[in-house]
Amino acid sequence: MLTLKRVTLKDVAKKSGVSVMTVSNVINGKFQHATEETRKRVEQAVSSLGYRTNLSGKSLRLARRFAVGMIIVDPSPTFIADAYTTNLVAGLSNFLNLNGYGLLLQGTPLRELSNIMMLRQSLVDGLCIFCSGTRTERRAVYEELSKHSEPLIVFQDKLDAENKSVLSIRQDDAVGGRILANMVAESGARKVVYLTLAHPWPALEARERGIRSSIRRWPATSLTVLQAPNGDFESVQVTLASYIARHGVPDAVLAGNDQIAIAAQCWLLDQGIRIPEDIKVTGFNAFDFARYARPTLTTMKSPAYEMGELGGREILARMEKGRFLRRDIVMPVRLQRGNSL
Amino acid sequence: MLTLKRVTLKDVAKKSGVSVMTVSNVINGKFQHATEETRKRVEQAVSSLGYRTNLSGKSLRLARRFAVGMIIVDPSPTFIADAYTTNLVAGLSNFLNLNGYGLLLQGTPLRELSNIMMLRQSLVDGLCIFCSGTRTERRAVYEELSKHSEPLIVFQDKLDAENKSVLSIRQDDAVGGRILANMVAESGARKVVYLTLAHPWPALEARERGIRSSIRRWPATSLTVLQAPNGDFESVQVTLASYIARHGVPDAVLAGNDQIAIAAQCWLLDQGIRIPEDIKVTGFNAFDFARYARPTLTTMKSPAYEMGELGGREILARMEKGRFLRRDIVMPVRLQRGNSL
DNA sequence: CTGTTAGCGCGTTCAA
DNA sequence: TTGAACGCGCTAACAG
Repeated sequence: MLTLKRVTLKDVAKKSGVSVMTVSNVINGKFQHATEETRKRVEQAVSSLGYRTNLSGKSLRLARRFAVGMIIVDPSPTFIADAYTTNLVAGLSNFLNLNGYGLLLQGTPLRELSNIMMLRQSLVDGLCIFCSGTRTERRAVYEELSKHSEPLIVFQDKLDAENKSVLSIRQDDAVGGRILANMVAESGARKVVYLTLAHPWPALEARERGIRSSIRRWPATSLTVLQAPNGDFESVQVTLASYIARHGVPDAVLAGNDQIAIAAQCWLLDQGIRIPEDIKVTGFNAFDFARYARPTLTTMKSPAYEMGELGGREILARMEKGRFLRRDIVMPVRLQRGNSL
Repeated sequence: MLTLKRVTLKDVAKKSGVSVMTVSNVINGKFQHATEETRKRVEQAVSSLGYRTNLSGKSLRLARRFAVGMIIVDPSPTFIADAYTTNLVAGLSNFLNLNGYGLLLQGTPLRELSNIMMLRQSLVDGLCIFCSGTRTERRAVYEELSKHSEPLIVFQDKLDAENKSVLSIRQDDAVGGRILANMVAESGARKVVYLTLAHPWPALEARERGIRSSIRRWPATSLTVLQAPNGDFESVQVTLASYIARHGVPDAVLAGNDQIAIAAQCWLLDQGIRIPEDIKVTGFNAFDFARYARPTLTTMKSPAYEMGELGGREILARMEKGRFLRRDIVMPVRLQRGNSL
């Protein structure tokens, strides 16, 4: 096998007849007042030799990795398949890339978290995490990660006030849940179901808290929480079906997210149950595919992409300024009306 | 700002009273036959000091980056929002992570491609690309990337035979298209529409080729290709609606993927057009959310996650063995029957 | 089995 | 304005 030797600064220097440092300076745009002549020669040598800076050397010298890690703690191997995650990661990745940083992406089940490369080795300048699991589990995770030297951003979860080198960025899921529950209760619903997943996600829990706080104020209205064993289509449907078999059709199903809502709608319609006449349904997140539902879903618009971008901005600012300027950022959610309620 | 000095091998060596090399060897599991005694001491020092290996130093010394880059060429900022991409990336990421490599993820519009860090700097050991654009544009991209020293895997596109250091991994979209078109034609459809996106993706083109090759064999059946200006729900619906306004309801809509199919179905049902009685509809990919359609979609199951995993396996093998053992891997697709046909 | 030496590619420091 | 020396943290090669 023929491996071409990599082109280094030294090669460029030799070719252009200047010193290594001059090349480095030209490449990094320092010494603007360098001779136009030498600048040209260097640039020519760079492109004719196909020089690319070796980021290992640069990183070692500068003690910076020019990369941020995003960890998604999720038992599913298709950890990134969820629309929320997808938007969050896209926003984060784009912002970092536009600012000279790479995004290192890794999904992991909780029990493997401590063994992942990003944590065992020092290879990123900052860490972002989007974590599922029980509250206790999540707290332990944040605790562990905040012991590492990298600044940490936690998405979609609230932190205890302790740690100043951790920033949480989340959206107002509780308010969103409250708004939807209020609408449903106002419309006269008595029996209300919150249909969520057995595997705990902090956002789903926050939505539930919001819903509870609303329903509490409607004495004639009762709330039942149903947990689907996992997030796939059939699991959600079976969960709802078996509840209805035992307790009859409720007045409303508040779903933890749009996927759940659509699965519920499909099953209800298949049974000949009418939406919204016989039952109201709401979702959460309002990404494009919420429109795939019939009738169109009443749901909350989540700013996931913007939160990803913001995470990138904040973590780069943190590196520059040495500390987070804030500890907790909460983004608003917005009602998107459909015909399911 | 208080920055703790990073713990290095030297610190561990000092603390445990051995040489730096011994520490390195213990950490890397070399010299299994090292004195149990010293091994213990080193391990204790490592954990008490919280030592983590600095990957910059290691990378520089070994001339390996322990990272693979995945580039997605897509004009949309939410480049990763598509279910196909999502599954591909998840499979790739998981495989790499399990084998000691990181995945660096970046989406970019075509015109920015040449400027991205992954290409300007040397920072990954291998490159994967999932590229949209016209055939000519894509060829130019592969041409450019294959000039870099990193081994390259191209997903979902066929390459010209030239370059031995490039591997393409794709699925049999043409066969999938042909199977669906045959089923539709066999069921008696005369006017058939292929509903796809204006922005070119190689997989959508391959499906179209398969469909054409099928329809050609049915003299009584004609094919029209419709291109939605972009992939969102409404754009697809408007495209179909305006065709039907001019030409009436066709006998079948073959959609480029499931999202398109579902958008079409929603619109058709809203118009009171019955599926499959008045019109047949098919999709492509069959990820979980294909089930959100009513009636359930007849579609092809795509092995995107497995292709991602395979890509990881092949690129790591390439690094080890110095060359790809194959040049082109084609994975089968599988019919998934629903009630839309 | 363990220690010493050397150098990977880069940018800071200091000298010219 | 440019050049030479140095060392970031690590491991291969070799010496002991």
